[in-house]
Order: sequence, then structure tokens, then C-alpha cells
Amino acid sequence: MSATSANVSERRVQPPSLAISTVIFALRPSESSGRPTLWLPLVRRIRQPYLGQWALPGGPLAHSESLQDAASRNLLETTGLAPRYLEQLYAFGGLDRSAGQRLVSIVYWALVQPDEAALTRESENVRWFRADRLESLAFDHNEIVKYALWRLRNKMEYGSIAYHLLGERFTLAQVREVYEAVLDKELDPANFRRQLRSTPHIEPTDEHLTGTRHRPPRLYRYAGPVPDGSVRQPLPASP
Amino acid sequence: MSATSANVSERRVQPPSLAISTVIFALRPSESSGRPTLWLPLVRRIRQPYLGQWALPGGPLAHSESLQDAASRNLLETTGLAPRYLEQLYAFGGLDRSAGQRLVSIVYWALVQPDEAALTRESENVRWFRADRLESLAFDHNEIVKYALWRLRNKMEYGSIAYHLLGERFTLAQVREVYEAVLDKELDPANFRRQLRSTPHIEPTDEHLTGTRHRPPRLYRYAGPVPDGSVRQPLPASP
DNA sequence: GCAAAAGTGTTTCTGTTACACCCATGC
DNA sequence: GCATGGGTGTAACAGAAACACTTTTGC
Repeated sequence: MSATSANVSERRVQPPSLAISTVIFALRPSESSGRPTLWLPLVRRIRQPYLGQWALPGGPLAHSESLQDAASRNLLETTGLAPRYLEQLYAFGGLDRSAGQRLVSIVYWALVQPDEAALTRESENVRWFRADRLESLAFDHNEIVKYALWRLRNKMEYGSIAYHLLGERFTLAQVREVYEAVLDKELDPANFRRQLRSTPHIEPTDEHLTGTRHRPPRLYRYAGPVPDGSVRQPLPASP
Repeated sequence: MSATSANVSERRVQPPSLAISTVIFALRPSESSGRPTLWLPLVRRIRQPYLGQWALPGGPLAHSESLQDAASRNLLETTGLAPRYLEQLYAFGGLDRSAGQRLVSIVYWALVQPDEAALTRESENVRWFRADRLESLAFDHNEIVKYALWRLRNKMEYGSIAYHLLGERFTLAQVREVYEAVLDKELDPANFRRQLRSTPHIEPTDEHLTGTRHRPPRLYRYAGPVPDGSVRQPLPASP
């Protein structure tokens, strides 16, 4: 410890740089099965380190914005996305996560609905990837995504999270498909229906989805609070 | 916002300063009832801002240490404590949390056992306080403690957290008292016992506690993993 | 009519709650 | 013996899981 602190005080004290990044999840139909699966947008690094590799969207923290505002702004600038659901994930500050200088990242995670996801400004340097089939990403971003997935599954098990991945109107079967995709297990349609119906904030509408080749299912909508808006206090509410 | 950003770009761009703080919980008998209650150590500010007010122990992040190591080191230096249970709580980065310069705090929370808590180097500037009767603290530290308490309660409800507040050996009634103190409600001794016995990592010993004026209760011990050691990877394990 | 998924009903199972009761020790 | 909390037993209750069955559409 004495050697370390001596070292630090000798060197000019440049503080660790602080960045904000975000893991964004959305549903897209799998190319193979057509069933909904989790996807996330990544941006290609246009500078060192990790030049050319894919990374989570992010950037530095500006002076006049809160952490969450920084995440929002950065997302909008780099990908065009403005998620309605945005929440802090974790602060990563390992010593060897960036080649060269010391980097601390405060990471947020977001859920976007199909209409929001459609606004992505995709390009050579911005693309959606399947969350379960990622190549090797810049920094420790593979680890971060893995952790975000774990948190998503956890929150799904008892929370009204799934709605933030669906559109304004949805069938109960669609909700079930989301659960099945994220938790990766099949659920009994009858029991699932009953459980959902007994939770608050989930209201039936008079509309039905047509065009299926079977009985038209009723459409529902989510009327609950958004746990974490885009502009908010740092303290998360209880779930 | 335009006034602010103009202001910022005129000024020399000094990045927000980054600090690590920790909320430490331990059990102490209440002065009034004698029943165990939650306490936490605070340190008195010896510089501006908030000079003289009580605050969470913390300090800057050194270059050669991870976030968690920084929390550990700082705790040891300021209070003499070396918690075996230490976990990241949240990153606080609101604009107005510090008078003067912009401050981002990555906050950890810790649980210490009685033997660890006894090693506190108490002084004029380091003291234990009841968690539910705090005066006005420096910065937004009241809010932070409130959030830490919420997290503690949440984790208690289904986790093997309580053991980290107790010593090596304990009776089931002691565990129940911890739950009652933290959750602030009475629990049926019989049912509580059964539930605990059915969870893993909780082993009976052959010893009994004597000196009570009733039947000597059996002593148990916790044989499970420490969810987050003092030296660890940034990724928390699943609970 | 047939296929397919929506939607309902019902039984079983499992874990929780409430509470009666016995046990072992100090005084 | 009596008070006190340790420790066990058990019936009642509540919610989850399993699964049979009816309904409504497209073709």
C-alpha cells in the first residue's frame, strides 16, 4: 500500500475517466423460428481502444446533466433511441477493463417498445444483434450484457417489466411469449392468463386482434406507472 | 440549459469528481428496549463543504484499486472496519448533491458482525448512530441511507443476509430478532424456525447457549457462501 | 367440419399461517 | 413448582400447477 500511494502521489493525479453506457433490450422475431427474441443495439468503435469492434452505446458525462440524463442523451445521439424505461444497472470499475487509461462506467439498462425501436438510426456503425448470440465486444461489454440479462430475468419473475417490451396494445399470449423468450421456458397458457389477470395495471380493452386463423384474442393494455422515467430522481422506487 | 452549457464550456472542463462511500450496518442493543436494532457508523466532515456535519465514510478512488477495494480501504482508514459483506448499492450523480463542484458517488453497503464492529476506532469524529434516528447528514446521505435500508429489507425477505449481522454461532431466536428488527414486524417463532431449517447453508451445531433462565437453545452456524467478499469481481452473483 | 388457439373450470399439490401443546432449564 | 422461551405437531387456508374441457374464429 505504501508503494502504491507513493506511486500515485508522484505521478500527476489524473482522475479515472467516467463514462455512461446503456444496455438496450427490444424484441424482434427470430430469423429462424419467428418467435420473439431479445435483441440489443450496438455501435462500432470509431477510435482507440478497440477500434472497429462493437460496443454498448455510451459516452462521457457532461457537466449539466444527471447520470440518467447523460444516458438518455447519449442514446439519442448515437442510436436515435429514446427509451421510456431506463434504469441504472451497475457501476463497473475494474482495473483492467480498458487498455490504457483507467475507466469507470456507470451502466444503465433500457427496454424499448417496437415503435420506439423502429426509430433506430441504423447504419454501418449502428446495428441490432441477438442478445444470446453476441460476438466479442469491446471492453468488458460481454460481461455487462450478461449481467443485464440476469437482471432482466430477475425483474421479470415478479414485476410488470414485460409490458415495456410490447406495444400499446397486446394479447395475453404475446405477454406469455415475452416471458417464455426471456426466461427460456414454456408456461401454461391457462395459469399464466390467470396470474396476469390477477395483477394490477393490466386492463382489458374492447378490441380484438383479427387476422389470425383462429379465435380472435382480446387486446389488453398496461395502465401502470413507468418505474423509471427518462427524467427522474436517482432513487429507484420500490417494485 | 443554454446558459448552463455556455457557462460550462467557458470554464476549464474539469470532470466531475468521483468518490466512493459506504453505508455500514451492524446490530446493537437498543438503549431503551435492549432488543437488537440497526446502527451505522458515521464520520464527521473535517473540511468544506458540510464542515462539521456527519457523513458516510468515504473518499476518492485511487488509481490502482477497484471500486470495491476503494470502499474497503477507505472504510479501514476512516473507521477501522473491514466488513466481510460488501456490495455495491447505487451510483448517485444528481446535479445538486454537493455545494460547489459536481460530485458523483458510487456507494457500497456493508454488513458487519459484532466482532468486526467491536474493532471500530471510535473518536470525536467517528461514532455509531441508530439507523432509524439520524440527524441531518452531509450531502444527500440521508437519502442514501434510506435507500440502503430499503435494499436491506428487500434482500432480507428472501436471502441469507441476516447471518452477516450475527456472530459465528447464533440461536434461531437471534436470527428471528434480526428479521423482526429489520422488517419491523413480529414473526411467529414456530413458523420462522421451520422456514429457516428448510433453507440451505444453515447448520445446527452440538452446542447450546447457556445462562438463559429457560431451556438452552441450540446454536447454529451459517455455512453458505459470502455473496460478496472484500476482494471480488464487479459482477454480483445471483442471490 | 376441422384445426388451432382463446378462454374457463376443476382437482391436486404445496407451502404458509395460526395456534395448541410439550420440553428443559433457572430460580 | 412456576415462569419462560425452546421446540414440535397439526388443522385450516391460499395460491400454484396440471390438465380436461368448451368457445370462437379461419379455412
